[in-house]
Amino acid sequence: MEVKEITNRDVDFAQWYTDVCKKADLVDYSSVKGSMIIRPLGYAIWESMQSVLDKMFKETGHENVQMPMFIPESLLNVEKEHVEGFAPEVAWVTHGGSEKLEERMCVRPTSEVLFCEHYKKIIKTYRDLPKLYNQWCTIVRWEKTTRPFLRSREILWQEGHTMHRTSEEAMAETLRMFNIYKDFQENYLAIPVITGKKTDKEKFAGAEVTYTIEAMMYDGYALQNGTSHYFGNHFADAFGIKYTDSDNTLKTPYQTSWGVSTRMIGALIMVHGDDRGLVLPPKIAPFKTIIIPIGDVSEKLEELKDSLKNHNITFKVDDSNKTPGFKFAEAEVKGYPVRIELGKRDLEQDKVTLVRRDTLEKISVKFNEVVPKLEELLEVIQKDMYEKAKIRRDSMIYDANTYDELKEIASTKPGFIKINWCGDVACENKIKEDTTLKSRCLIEDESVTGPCVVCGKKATTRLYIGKQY
RNA sequence: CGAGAAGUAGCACAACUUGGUAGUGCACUUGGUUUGGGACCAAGGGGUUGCAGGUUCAAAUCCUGUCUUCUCGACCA
Repeated sequence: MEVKEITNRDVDFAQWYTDVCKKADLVDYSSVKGSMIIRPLGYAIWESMQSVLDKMFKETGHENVQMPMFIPESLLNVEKEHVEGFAPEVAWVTHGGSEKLEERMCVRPTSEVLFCEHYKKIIKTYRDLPKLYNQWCTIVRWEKTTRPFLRSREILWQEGHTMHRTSEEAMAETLRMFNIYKDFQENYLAIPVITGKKTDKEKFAGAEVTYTIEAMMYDGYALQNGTSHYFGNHFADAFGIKYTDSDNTLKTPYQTSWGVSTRMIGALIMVHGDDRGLVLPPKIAPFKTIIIPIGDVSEKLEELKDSLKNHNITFKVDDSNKTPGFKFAEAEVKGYPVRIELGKRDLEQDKVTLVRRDTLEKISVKFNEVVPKLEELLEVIQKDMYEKAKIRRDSMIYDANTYDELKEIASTKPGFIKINWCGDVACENKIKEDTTLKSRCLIEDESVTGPCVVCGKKATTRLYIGKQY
């Protein structure tokens, strides 16, 4: 039984994605292109992600702050590479009320310069370091093509900005947050990720090193799902941020920034979703289960609700007067990891039916075994979803040893391709021109032997390439 | 930003070609009967046809502009 009105995933993936976003009530469009309304379920998923990440950030010593939304043009212009990277896609405020502003201001596309301006004021001595700040906020980037969660003009995200005494410490921070993102996506979102450094061409405007978290969607396209940057002292130099070290000399601090956004919701949909809609991994699902009463079962319903509450299992109850079939379909679209069919016919035999969202398997258990079985299922589902995604991802990673092979794979098989690369941006550009594939990240745990697949010169690194959203 | 398609009730669509009182199904509301895979009966409510201008006695319909959505490119930490 197919869910009505959701396009088949294998027929038209793009349309399927849009359908799931709408039918699962995650988002709605507003009257401004690329500014989406995140509806209760979508926002609850974000809150769930937020609460896990925020805890991880705080456990590693970070503090939350809130920076201004506006950046005066002169401030944005302080760091050259940064402004060149972002100027083409910022939104400008030119008027305050009816008065034209003396200096126009952009709506923050990211907050490096705001943090730098502030850090310049508050960092005086090595005792002020490190500064480990994070903010949860929205930013604006005037993208030309927009899609719900994947690319919007107004982006809900988190951005960490830190300052350190030494480059080693800053690099360690860059990697620490990178690993937190990786851990979060694999263990909570059940998304197997591919991680590594960005090439110089693809790194963040102003960064010395950018580490990226790349995930492969069901259709083989890549989604950049988080980045962690090491800035060295590029920004600190540009802003004149200095501190007095313990040897009484002036030194420049080292900086990082790192961020993830609601794009991760898009990844959840495109990695785990199916023809019936959303499939949420238990650890991130705002509600772990939904109870669907069938017939008059109010007494047992209250008992079950109490039991779930006592075990801190979040749940919803669908006690509308829709038919069971309607409720089942609805629960499936919205991705509840397990649904509990609490029906009077089962209850006559002291039974309850549990249904896994990921496999749609129906499991009959005794009433008083619902909670332990549910707890067990939630763990199994979390693990199985990760494994299933990993198997699919691994089956769509290819090696290309020659340029012809690369082009052949690129035109026939969706997914990532591993190649030998000399490190020259010209080769990177040629690949993109010929195949539309872009560098995902460097592969650091594989030894490199042989020539660059593009130019034939000696390869210096292994590289993942793929199509991206 | 370029090429293409579309915008009529919450959703899917009809009426547009050939200008003349905006309709159907689902959804929604109320009452009742129901309930194990998208119920049934009865009675209701909901629209200045995306927005702005133009042509006309008269515009959902013709013309212009604009906004939004979708597809493919370009752009994109």
